[in-house]
Amino acid sequence: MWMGRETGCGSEHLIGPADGGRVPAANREGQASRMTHPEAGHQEAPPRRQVPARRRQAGSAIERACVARGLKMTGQRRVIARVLSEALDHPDVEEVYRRAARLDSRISIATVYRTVRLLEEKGILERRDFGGGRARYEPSEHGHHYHLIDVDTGRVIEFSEGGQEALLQAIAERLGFTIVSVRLELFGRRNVPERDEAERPGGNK
Amino acid sequence: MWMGRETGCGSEHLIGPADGGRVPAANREGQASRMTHPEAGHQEAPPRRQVPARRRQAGSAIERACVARGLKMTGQRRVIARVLSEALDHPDVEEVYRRAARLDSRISIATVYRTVRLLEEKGILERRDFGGGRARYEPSEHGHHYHLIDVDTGRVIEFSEGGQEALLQAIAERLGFTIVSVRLELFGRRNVPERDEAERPGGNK
DNA sequence: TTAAGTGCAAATACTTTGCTGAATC
DNA sequence: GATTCAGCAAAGTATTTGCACTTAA
Repeated sequence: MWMGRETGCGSEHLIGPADGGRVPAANREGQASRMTHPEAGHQEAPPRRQVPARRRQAGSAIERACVARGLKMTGQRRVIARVLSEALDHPDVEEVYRRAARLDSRISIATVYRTVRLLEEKGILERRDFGGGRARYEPSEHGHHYHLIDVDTGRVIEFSEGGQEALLQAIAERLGFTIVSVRLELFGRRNVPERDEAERPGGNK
Repeated sequence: MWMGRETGCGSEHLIGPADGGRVPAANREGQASRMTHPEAGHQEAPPRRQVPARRRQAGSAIERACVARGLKMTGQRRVIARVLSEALDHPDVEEVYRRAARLDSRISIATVYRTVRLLEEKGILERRDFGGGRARYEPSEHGHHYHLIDVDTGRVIEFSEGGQEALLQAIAERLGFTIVSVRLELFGRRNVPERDEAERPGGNK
């Protein structure tokens, strides 16, 4: 009982920075194997399956969530909300800023940081850390799921696993805790069934 | 099939910074619920159950691992290795530095950063991120295990779950990947069976 | 109108690095 | 004795914040 949803670029050529991304110093993540491309290949607005025009008038899903929580909706927030609602990947702040600025240049990075933080506090967004030193965000409403990160390309694949929930809850229970949230990330390497290995993208040195 | 090993302070009073810790700005972590105390309460050398004197002469476990890998052993590295070998918690760089400096004041924070990074690359240490913006380290040889973080106190409890491994491997397999490493962290709240709740340490606002 | 949001730039916090002197193998 | 390492301070990168101005409700 599982279901995978790919969130990086649809294809395999996700190596490049895809934009003037920073990489120098803070090029570390959280696992033993260094991940060279923290979710390279961005994917913003749905390729062609945009939200029906009618629903657009009511704003993005996240915008509605903001309104529901009584947040003041400024133009900037509306744009940021839309960018995040339409994102199929897990953009970092810099990327959210880039996409938002494309829609409305009156937005500053500081506002993106502030907004994203506010939305996280309100439970509308969830912060993720797939290494690379930058925080990434995704709408909470995406439902519970976990991530599989391709250590060679940085691509992130989401998956959910029904049985897991209960098991984890049981473990926490035994330790005397109630789970507030779960972070399950698999860092893996793509299997190469056809040709034999030894020719991997990021090759382990 | 599970086994829990508590790694934070043994007791419950782990609120204080335990030392001149920084807290201001970078006070964010990775989950919806804000964790106010990123593993507060440090625990360095084993309270009283120190490594037998004989084994000490051969250096700490980590030192031996370094030698085995042909690393040049300087006094600083030896001290840092010892601090990490004897740590029962997951100290961040600043904390490793503090403990190391206590044993040998000729150590600079830059060296700690360099050493810790080197050891991670060599597979001797593993970097962890429990939120709070600082990387934490623990010896790889501690074996595979996961973490349960108390969102109220920041205490970290390690646990392992045999069945898990196979299941995760199966999931990765279905997605066409081979697992390189796993990150499973449960963020939870301690159950209060006796008195009713509403009076929690960090209280949610 | 008024509290809340925004831009900008400066400030923080964590981490890396260039360079020179020092220590290891 | 050559190569690698350490210290120091400066540079980077990610994120937050003070302040004056703007805007939503």
